[in-house]
Amino acid sequence: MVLLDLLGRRMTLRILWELSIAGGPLTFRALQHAAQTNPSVLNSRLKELRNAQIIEHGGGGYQLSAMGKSLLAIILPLHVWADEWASLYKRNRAMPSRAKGNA
Amino acid sequence: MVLLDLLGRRMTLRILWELSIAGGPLTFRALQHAAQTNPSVLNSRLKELRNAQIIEHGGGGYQLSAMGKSLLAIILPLHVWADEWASLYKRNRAMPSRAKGNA
DNA sequence: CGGGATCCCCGACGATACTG
DNA sequence: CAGTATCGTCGGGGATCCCG
Repeated sequence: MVLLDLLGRRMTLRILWELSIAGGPLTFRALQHAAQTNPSVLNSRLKELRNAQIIEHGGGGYQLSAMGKSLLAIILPLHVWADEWASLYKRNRAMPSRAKGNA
Repeated sequence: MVLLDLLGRRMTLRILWELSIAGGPLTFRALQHAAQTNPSVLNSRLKELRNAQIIEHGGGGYQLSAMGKSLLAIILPLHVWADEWASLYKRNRAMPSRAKGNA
């Protein structure tokens, strides 16, 4: 699924999350700081997300589009599911190596 | 999100999908054929999914666990959303590179 | 401050040969 | 038929520099 290819990328969800809790536009640097990443990756994600019309640029920074918000709403149940699942999952370590920060 | 790290991997959803439509256990080779992949990748995914308890092995092959089914149920809305979104997404990607400003 | 350009590294993937 | 081992390739991601 193309969507997962996008969401699965390194900072995508983090960015959406930061934009979501910010509640308003965030500047490039602000996002970079909030998401703790480097310009190149951030720039890539921003391009992809903007192209996908999940976020918008303008009015003082980046923010979720209407579509982005609706996406977030759908992702939420997934997030909840993942939480319960995570406890089980962690019990038997040996997961894919790519997992760093977020739950 | 760790879950997306798993789902985003190359054949994961495809495997879940094949198992879901099969409705019963599938053998290693059957899966390999259905998902059109090679043994090494298939094996990796199978390990990961089994470890995550999303699929089970036994009784003549691999099949979705209860958890796997519940996951699929949650993924479905996402899939639906992705469908609508996809049309927009593609339209955008199809734009001439020169005038790439969003419409 | 925004964000494109560059360099390097490492892990994921693909193909295939091989064992039980 | 089930699954593992090996090897080369490719692309994403981290860091950094720097111009507009």
